[in-house]
Amino acid sequence: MQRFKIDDVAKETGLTKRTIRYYEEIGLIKPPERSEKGTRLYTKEDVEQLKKVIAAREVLGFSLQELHHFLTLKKAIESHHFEYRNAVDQDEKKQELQNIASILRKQIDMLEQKMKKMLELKNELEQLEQRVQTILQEEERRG
Amino acid sequence: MQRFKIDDVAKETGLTKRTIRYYEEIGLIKPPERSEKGTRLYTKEDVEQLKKVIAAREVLGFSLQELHHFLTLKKAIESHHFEYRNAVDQDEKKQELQNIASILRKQIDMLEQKMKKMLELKNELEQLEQRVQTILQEEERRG
DNA sequence: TATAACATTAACGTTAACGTTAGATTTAGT
DNA sequence: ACTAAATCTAACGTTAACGTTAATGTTATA
Repeated sequence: MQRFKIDDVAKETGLTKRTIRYYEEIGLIKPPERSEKGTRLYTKEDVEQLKKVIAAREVLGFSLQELHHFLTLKKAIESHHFEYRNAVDQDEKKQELQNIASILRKQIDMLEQKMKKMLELKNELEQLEQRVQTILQEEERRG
Repeated sequence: MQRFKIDDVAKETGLTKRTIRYYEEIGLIKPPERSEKGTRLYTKEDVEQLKKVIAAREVLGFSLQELHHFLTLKKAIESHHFEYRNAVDQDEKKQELQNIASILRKQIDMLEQKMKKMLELKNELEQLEQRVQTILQEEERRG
């Protein structure tokens, strides 16, 4: 399979090489493969993962910590097999699952709040736009 | 009319006094009235303005610079009388208005992008929530 | 009227999220 | 095989958005 070096990834994603290494450093992306001599070699999936992170950061305005938190949560759900041997394990798992469920609900509610506020702002901007357009048209008529 | 001192405003908004002064310092909120001896005295409207800023910052994840940019834009539209004396003035005004219109459009498009991405993330979270709920229910049945 | 609980400015400290530079290897092109 | 270009780690620099502290003055209340 094809591997990309960090400069290619940088150009593809628009991030700097420093930023990519930094994201790896803080655990936001998984450390990629290395060549024998230590050069980072990224797969296509690595790049996709990185692009997701960028979208979440840029578009959603999440902090890197929030992103890390979310990614950890997702992995916890996806990787856990939820097997157990005895009653104690079962109880622990249940607690954990309910905890995760609670966090998820909060995040979803937060997103809904954000979207609501965003819609309000959008409406406000559109009203402003309308006003500007009206003024321009009036000038056109008079001009 | 009633005036509030900075500590009241801090308690009302949840910001620290330092933050409120800082927002004034960088021009994000207008400097409030002062008592003869220099104590800041805020009106109800000042507090409302501040709350709007908080919402935009917290909920929309805008940087203070972006907020400043937006507020400046809004003021430019609202305060401008769009009067002119001669053809040169008229041309300048028109340029300015078209510039503002262009910026507004970009911001609106950006908001739409953000909302779209946000919806995708919300769906993703809801799927995860569903999975967790399913697992919990299966345990309930077995348990 | 004293004193505790506020207010002010000024300045230095802190954390996140990188940028920049340095010095040493590695890889790629001729 | 040599040189230019790219990679690595390590470490210090920078900016935004405040926190903290200090030194000083003001307001409220017992």
